[in-house]
Parts: sequence; structure tokens; C-alpha cells
Amino acid sequence: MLDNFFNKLSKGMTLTEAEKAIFRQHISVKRLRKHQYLLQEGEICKSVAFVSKGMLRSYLVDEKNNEHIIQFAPEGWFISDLNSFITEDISSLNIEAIEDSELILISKASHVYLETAVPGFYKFNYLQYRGAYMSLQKRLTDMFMLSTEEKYTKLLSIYPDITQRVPQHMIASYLGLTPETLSRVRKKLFVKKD
Amino acid sequence: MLDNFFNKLSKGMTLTEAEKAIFRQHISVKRLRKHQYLLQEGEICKSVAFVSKGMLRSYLVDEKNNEHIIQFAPEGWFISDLNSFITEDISSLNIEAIEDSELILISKASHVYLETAVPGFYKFNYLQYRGAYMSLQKRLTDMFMLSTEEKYTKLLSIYPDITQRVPQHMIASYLGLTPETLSRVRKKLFVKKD
DNA sequence: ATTATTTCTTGATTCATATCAATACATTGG
DNA sequence: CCAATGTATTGATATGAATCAAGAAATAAT
Repeated sequence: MLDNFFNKLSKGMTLTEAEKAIFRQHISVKRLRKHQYLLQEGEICKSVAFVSKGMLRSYLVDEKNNEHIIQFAPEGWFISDLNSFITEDISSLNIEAIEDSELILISKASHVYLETAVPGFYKFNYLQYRGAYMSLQKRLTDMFMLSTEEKYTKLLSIYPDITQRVPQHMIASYLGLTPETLSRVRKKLFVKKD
Repeated sequence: MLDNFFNKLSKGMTLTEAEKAIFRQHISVKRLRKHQYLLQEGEICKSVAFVSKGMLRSYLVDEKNNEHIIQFAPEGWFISDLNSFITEDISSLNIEAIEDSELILISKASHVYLETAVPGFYKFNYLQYRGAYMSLQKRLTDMFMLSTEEKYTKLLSIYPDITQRVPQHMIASYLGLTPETLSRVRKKLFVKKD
């Protein structure tokens, strides 16, 4: 069950068996059933979570009670409220399992410890965040440059199985659209394909 | 003139005099006058630039020839087309000086060298990208959650001197607005303040 | 100084998407 | 099985921002 996690690490750093043992002592495993929360706004984000199975989403709620999805995290991804994790301020984010999920948690203390105990961990984190930064930059420019229709089709091309795993209104929220608008966009797309 | 650069590095890592010497051997200095380009679309991004003086912007041009500003980089910031830098594919970004500027360039080969020659450089980069990732996440959620007026006032509160240094139509582009819309938003704001 | 160029403002109109409202459809739970 | 809840569709209308167009203001160039 830690295999996914060590696999992920191995992609950004060299990882010895001894180091794996150190990791094992500094992580914990958590299971969430669908609809359960890893974090709710107002709490402090105590750990970074690696998703070894299932899927989570993080979202914000605005004054009008609209949800805005920040991130989906299927297996192989990390999720947290980074800002709260680092500053230890209260979080404005909610993180919820949208499938039954298995998580590997790294607490702040453990993270700090691992950074010095496992030298390659800096490199891993560097590559991890650099990649995350690049993806986010693409997402932002897509928001600016693409039409609503293109945003949706591009999302499908990158994550083809997303419609099977994520309800449509959440996809709409992730794209910054109302459910109604996404429904109409899809209608147009399917008419075209006939 | 390298002081700004070493200061920046020191904020994320410990930096010995010996390491400074290594850096000096692996960086180059470049001056750009206003309107000159560090990178134009179609080229390969050969280096990451640290802005020690002045200010640059990176932007994309869409099919309708509209510019979309991705980033402003005043002194103390890094700028590049990360994607092109890493993959060595051609860039779709333009990077232009919007003031007379002084840059410190790190080529790809140097970057790779420095990562191993200066152990703390991983830590620096990790923190750098982690911070950049968090800022970008805020920018994205602001785009989703704030009204046009709020986007502008928030930008002003974070970068109060931006109106002095950056033409208004570029601020509009950065916020994803047309110049006309920003002009009208400002009019409303100033009427209110009377 | 005077012209040229860039930047900003203002008005009229169009367009895309949000909003509001109702209904259909699907899934879950007692 | 039926109610309850959650999810998706569809229509009518409102709204905010884009677009088109013209002119004013500011800045730079000769």
C-alpha cells in the first residue's frame, strides 16, 4: 500500500531501503469514505496527504455559498492546504473525499524531519512543486485564453476518465462555470459530433 | 550588483563565500533597455533570469492577437519560460523589459551544475517554487471568486506601486480584462472615494 | 515646439454567461 | 418499493464585460 507512495518518491529522487524505513516511521495511513473530510475550513492543516487510492477534492466557499473547486487529487497526487500547513493559520479550504480513499499523511514535524534526514527529499519537493507550478500556470492561461467549450474539451483530453469519476457540477466548478452553462456546452458538443 | 541575487538566495539557503564564488562563475549578467526582449515566441528559453534591477513582463499572444500577461517580474523576482527551459521545446511566451533592466542569467547547464555543486540550491529552489505555487493558486482563486472591481483593488493592495510602473492596459491584461473595462472600473472606484 | 505615437476614456451595441425557476432523471436509503 | 436527496437539463430573462468606434490626453521623438 506504500508502494504507490515510494514509486512517486522514486520519480524525483534516489531512495534507498534505509530511507524507505525512515519514511515508514514518519508517515501515517488514513482511510476516508466518500463524503468524509480530511480538512474543513477553520481548522489548521496538520499534514500533507498523498492519495494512494481514491480521489479527493479541495474547494473554497464564497460569500454567496458557491463552491469553487481548487484541485482534484486522484491516486498518485498530493493534496493539502499548503498555506495553512506552512503558516499554521486556519484554513479557508475544505478537502473532501469524493470516493472511498486511502491516504498517506506526512505531518509538519515529520516533513521537517524528513527534509534533513533524507537529503534527496529536497530535490523531490523541488521537482514536485516546480511541476505543480507549471501545471497551474497552464490552467491559469487556459482560463484566460480558451473559450468555455475549449476549456471543457481540453480538460477531457487531459483527464479522459474525469466524467466517469467526478459529477458534472464539480467539473463546472473546477472550470469556473455554472452547472447550467456546462450542461449547455456539452449539448452543443454532442450535437456537433452527430 | 550581485548583492540582490545573493540576498535572494540567502533567504532560502545558507550560502558560504566559497559557494558565492561558484555562483559567480556560472552566471552571466545582461542588460536590457525598455522594449527589448529576453525571449520571443519560437525561441528556446536558454536561461532563467533573476531581475536585479528594472522590470519585465511575460505574455502570450492568442489567435486574435490579444496579449495575455502571465507575469510581471520587478527586481528580486525570477522570470523565464519554465516549460521551454526544462523541455527545450520552443517557447510560446514573450519576455520583454518594460523598464531598463539588469538581469542575472543562469543557463540550463549551469543550473544543473549548481544543483549538485551547491547542495543548498535544491532547498532554495524547493522553497522558491513552493512559494510561487502558492501565489499562483491565490491568483487563480481570486480570478474565480472576486468581482472585477475586487480583482483590481486587491492587486493594488498587494502591489501599491504597480500603477506608477506599469501602463494600465497591461494591468488590464494581467487581470484578464479589456483596457476599456478597467478604465470604467477605475472611474467607478474614484467616484466612490469622493 | 510640433508632430507622432502610445495610452486612456467614453459611448453605443452585442454577446456570453449568470441567474432564476421548473422539471426530469438518477441514486441512495429506509 | 417509494420517498428523499442529489444531479442534470431546459427555458426565459438579466447582467456584466467585450467589442466597435471615436476622440482626448499623455509621452516620446524629431
